[in-house]
Amino acid sequence: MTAIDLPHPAPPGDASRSANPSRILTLVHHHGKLSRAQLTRLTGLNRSTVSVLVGQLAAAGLVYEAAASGESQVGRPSPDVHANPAVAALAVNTEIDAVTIGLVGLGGQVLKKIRYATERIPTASEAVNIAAAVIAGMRSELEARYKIVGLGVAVPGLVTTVDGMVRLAPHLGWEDEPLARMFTQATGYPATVANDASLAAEAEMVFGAATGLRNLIYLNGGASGIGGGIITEGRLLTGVSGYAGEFGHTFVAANGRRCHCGALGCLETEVSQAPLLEMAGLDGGEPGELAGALRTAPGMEAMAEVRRQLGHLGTALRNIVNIFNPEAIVLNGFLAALLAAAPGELQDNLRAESMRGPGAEVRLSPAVLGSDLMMVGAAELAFSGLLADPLGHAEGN
Amino acid sequence: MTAIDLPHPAPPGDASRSANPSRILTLVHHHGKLSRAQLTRLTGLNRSTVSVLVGQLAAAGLVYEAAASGESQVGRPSPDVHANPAVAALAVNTEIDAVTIGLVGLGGQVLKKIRYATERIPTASEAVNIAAAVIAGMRSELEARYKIVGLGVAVPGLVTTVDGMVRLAPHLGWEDEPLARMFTQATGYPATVANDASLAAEAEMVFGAATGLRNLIYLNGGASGIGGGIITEGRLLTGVSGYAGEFGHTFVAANGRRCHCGALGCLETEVSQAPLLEMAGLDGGEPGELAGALRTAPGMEAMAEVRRQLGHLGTALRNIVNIFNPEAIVLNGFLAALLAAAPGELQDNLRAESMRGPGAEVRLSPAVLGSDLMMVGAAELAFSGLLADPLGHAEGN
DNA sequence: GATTTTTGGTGTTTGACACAACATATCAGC
DNA sequence: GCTGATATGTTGTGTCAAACACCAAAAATC
Repeated sequence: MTAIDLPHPAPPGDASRSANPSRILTLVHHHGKLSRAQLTRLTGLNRSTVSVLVGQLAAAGLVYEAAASGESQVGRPSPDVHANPAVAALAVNTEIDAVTIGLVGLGGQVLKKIRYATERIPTASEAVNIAAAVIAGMRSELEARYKIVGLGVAVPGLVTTVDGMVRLAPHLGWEDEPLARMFTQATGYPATVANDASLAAEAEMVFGAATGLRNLIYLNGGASGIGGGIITEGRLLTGVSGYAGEFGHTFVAANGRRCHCGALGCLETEVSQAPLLEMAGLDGGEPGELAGALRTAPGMEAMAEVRRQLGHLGTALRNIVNIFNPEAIVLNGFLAALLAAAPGELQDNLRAESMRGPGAEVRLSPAVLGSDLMMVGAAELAFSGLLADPLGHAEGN
Repeated sequence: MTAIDLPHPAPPGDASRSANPSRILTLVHHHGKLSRAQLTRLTGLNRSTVSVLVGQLAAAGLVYEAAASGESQVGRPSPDVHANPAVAALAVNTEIDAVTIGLVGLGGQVLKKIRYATERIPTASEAVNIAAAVIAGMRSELEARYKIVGLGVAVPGLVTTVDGMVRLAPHLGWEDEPLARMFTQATGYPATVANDASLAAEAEMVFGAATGLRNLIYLNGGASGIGGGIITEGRLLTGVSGYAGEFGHTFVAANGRRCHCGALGCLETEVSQAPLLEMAGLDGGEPGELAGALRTAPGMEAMAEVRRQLGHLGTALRNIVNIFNPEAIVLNGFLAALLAAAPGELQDNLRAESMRGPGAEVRLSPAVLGSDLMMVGAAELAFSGLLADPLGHAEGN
């Protein structure tokens, strides 16, 4: 026989590269600011090591130091290390009725956000052109005042993140679009593409409702269906090709309604926004209003529909809890409204239906990042290269 | 004196400890033997570094070198590095009708296996006592010929692995048993406990049907239900408390049958072994026979039942594929028999029902490790400490 | 103003690893 | 059988990240 098959052809030469600058910058980015003393404790590194690393990051322009904030105590005060928001990422969110372009600084602050509404569902090229035009308009300012590390794109569909291909985005009608390449060519910035719900999950973990948690599920309910993101051990679960997290097609009902995906009884055919809006007497409108409108809607019909949908949602959540044993499930969009419309009901259902161990521990909470969510998530995608290797990256460009 | 300089003031959160000895030993352990040249390629390290590391591992008695195997080629031959099977782990598998104790050498070879059948379902203490007695019987041999690194225990239930508590094992009737502590006290070896299906998943990834894959789902069908293990990015997904993977309680049918877990329509109430055995005219018997017996069973009844169960199993698999986007799903126990009884059907169902991207890529395969599976898996648990830090660990004891 | 407490900065040491030069073992061709 | 090509093991040196020990600085307390 020939020699043993080599499962991995050959990993890139340098495997054990120093991860500590990355850890420092990531901590500062996620917390906004952090004193050197806090960094020392959080990383477990030596004070002097932290000193050196912060110095390097400051020299690279990624962080700056400022006097300690109010909070005074015995001992020499420790200056705060701030993420430098002039190091920024462009973020693009593509939806069925709009393309939103944003600028997000290191530290997670949304510096600019421009929503460009479209009259009809944009094609991939149209979305790219809109974003490129908006970015071109900002260009002189971007070049003068910011250091742009890249561009992150959120797409509601199946995305192969490594090569930036949108395999299928059913609600946009896109199929096999090389979106990352298109964005890179149109804007000149290195672009990365990922599923919108995955990015939202990361954003909520880093800056939102699940700050500090390492095992969570994010579920979003939008006009076009239900998507999800999975975070385990603090990392986004992508699956082999980056398609993981399609919770909208979990089986929850045996009534024979066929989903656009081809299967029967999918969560997103049973639990959807349209009937809720109708019951509540709204059309479109603000996402925040829905919960209140449902609670005060006249007659029993609205509540019955809420209950029906909560039942199916509960089934999906039961599966999730039994399979993932997460710390929290974060709900957004109309799913958050469902949660708010009947407080406690979902949590009670879940306790009753899921297995004792995991069911008792999970926390249900609404998303908190609101309209900045996708900007922060997409920017995080663009930041990821910088965060993984801050110094190499900083010199490289 | 006050304030003596503490060598390690803070718990040394030394994340960036050298991981390379671990990588080398893990590779050798998983492959059995590997030449130094192969190790150089696989790790991407320098030849000289590999030389030093292998030397250290050999000095610690974890590996040994032997002349290259047959295969000759141009150039100086590279000696094979073998995992030393004298470094071994004890493995215990607790089932409703037996306790199995095994000895597994580094490299994954099962050196001994003793199945102790019980007349009734053992309590936790009984299981511990049985295992401890068997181990006591081997003790002199173990001490003379092996270096035992620890003891791994597989339990069919919810296990908090960090503290070794069995929270709930419904089929064994165990609840809140501090099993790791009990085993450690009874045997003197450091014991670690985990869910059986999780361990099986790891074993199949490392030595079995999914060698080299990094994203897979393992599903086992046994007399007492359906359990699963999840591996993503080459790592076992445990959830916050280690309860993840309870696929048996996925919702698959709305016919109102209540599961022992309290919910309705669980996979394991719809898809179960007993009716299949009955249709096939077997009782208990060898796991291998079932598939053949089902195919040759007289009348249409057996096939109808197979079809019914395949339908429900397909629904669960559809969820899995949409949620995880795995490379492979490995089926064991009677689920493997179902797969074999109607070749292709499950795969076709899956293609039709799951979303286009992930559905096309997934591979369904039966488990291959057979009766050694749980021994290898449980031993892997005991080896994990050694593999994570081979040199520190080797000196420590 | 002295003491205590906590932190930052500097120089030295350690250890892991790469790199280069050299030694060695096999095959292929003559 | 000798010779060169090739792949590998071995040894010595250089580099870099990070720990460590010591000193200086800056509050808060006495």
